[in-house]
Amino acid sequence: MAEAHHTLFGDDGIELPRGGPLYLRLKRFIEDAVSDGTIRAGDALPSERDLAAKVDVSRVTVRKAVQHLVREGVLVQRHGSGTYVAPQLSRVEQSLSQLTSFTEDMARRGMAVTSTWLDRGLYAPSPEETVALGLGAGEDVARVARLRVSGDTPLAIERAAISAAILPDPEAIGTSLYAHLEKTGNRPVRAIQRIRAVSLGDDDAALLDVTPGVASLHIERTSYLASGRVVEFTRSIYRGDAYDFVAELRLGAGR
Amino acid sequence: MAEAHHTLFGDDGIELPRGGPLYLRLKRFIEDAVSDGTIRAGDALPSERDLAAKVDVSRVTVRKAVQHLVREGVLVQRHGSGTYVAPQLSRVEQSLSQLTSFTEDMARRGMAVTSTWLDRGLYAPSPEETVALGLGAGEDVARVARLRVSGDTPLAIERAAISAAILPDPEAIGTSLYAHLEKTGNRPVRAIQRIRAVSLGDDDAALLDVTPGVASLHIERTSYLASGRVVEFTRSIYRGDAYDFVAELRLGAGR
DNA sequence: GAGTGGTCTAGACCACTCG
DNA sequence: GAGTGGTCTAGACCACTCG
Repeated sequence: MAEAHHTLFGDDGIELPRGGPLYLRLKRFIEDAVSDGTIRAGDALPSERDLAAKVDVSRVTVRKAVQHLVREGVLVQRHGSGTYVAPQLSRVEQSLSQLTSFTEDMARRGMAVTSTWLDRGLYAPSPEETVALGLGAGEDVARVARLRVSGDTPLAIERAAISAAILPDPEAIGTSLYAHLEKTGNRPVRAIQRIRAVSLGDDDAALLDVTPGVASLHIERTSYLASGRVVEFTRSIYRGDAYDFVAELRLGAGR
Repeated sequence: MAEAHHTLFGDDGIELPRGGPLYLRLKRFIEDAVSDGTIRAGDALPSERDLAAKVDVSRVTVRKAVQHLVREGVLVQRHGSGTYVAPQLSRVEQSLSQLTSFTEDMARRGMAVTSTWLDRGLYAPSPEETVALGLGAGEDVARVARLRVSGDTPLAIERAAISAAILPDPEAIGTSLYAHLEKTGNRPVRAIQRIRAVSLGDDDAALLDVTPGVASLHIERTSYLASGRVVEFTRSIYRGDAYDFVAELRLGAGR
């Protein structure tokens, strides 16, 4: 990574902003250095031990300040290597009113996209899947889980559940679930999406290559055939630092 | 808060699940106790010192496990009081395809809603506001910031920016910004919303009465008149544990 | 092998709550 | 005033990276 030729952390007398606990004052100090350009994307910070010595606080306090900033996406830490100002991720924009192909979407933006299968098979359904898909007694569910990656950056986890009656052989899917559904005459025409912000748990954080606890978008999508029958129930997890969702709305009654 | 009559933390020999760092094993232990009903919403956990003694780890390690769970919304901590299993917040559903009144929305759900003014006045615009609102040189901007509260629970922060030409007297707004705009013939008919997941900073976390770093939804809305002119540029911050946004979509090209 | 972040300890003091 | 979470220290060892 880039050298740190800034004088900010160079001289020994660092003066923290006043007010509040030490770790917040140090956090503000680093935040300010990033936002006024004293240190820039990719720059290395001094090591935690050096910072602790220079600011004259314990390493625990340095870590507390730094980890707050890591969670907020300002810094990144790499085990064994160092702490760096986070690179400006170009955010992916995705429409919430019209569903387009993930792969096509990314290609249009000139980004190479790959998918890794996390899971693909037939299972006994969970109670939630039974309800969401309207499964009959003894009916199995096909689960299809993928990790979406652009370049080196994992962007999202997608876990789809489909009635085994509609998708009896999950292994038969090529790259596109929807293309496969189309072939069998089960292409959905409408979907309801439910969106919320969630702190990433440890397992999903590991898959998405981010610190546990960072903000992510969870989207539950239920897709319907023209007949009104549910085709697909999908839960996706998007990295908060990589996605913007865009929705257009028509204004209704008074506010 | 409710008494903790569970035997789980009662006897002295607690066995943690194996594998990984101590704080993650303790975290999993507590997580399991919550999800299998051994401790329930509102129940108190043993104090950090008691837990540390019982599990035979340091208090720092207990705190690390607990704070992970606080960020994920499983536990809540109250300074001077204790650590509790988080109550099931009933989530507010809000449509992303049709904007309805916050106040009416909540009333329909039988929830008492209040708004606190955080800011209301005329300012020199920021560069971002100038661009978003298409302001001319020397034109001022009206800023209107509110905290939305339901009962005791803060739900959202709304910060709106409107050209001073359209809203020359921000103090004149009653409870409804849109009603006021309507009166002056400036009611928007269309809006674009941009949604992302963000870790809450310390100031916003304090306003929303949650731990800094929890996941929140940030929504930027730009509203337009029928003429295409921008009326309003609003940034809102919603508590991740209190909101679900719902969007309906029509499926487009292949996936 | 030197340096870095990741985990963990034992202890201290402060700010806040609650009966 | 007893008990609780919130902050902070000085120190240790481990796991990982990098030239």
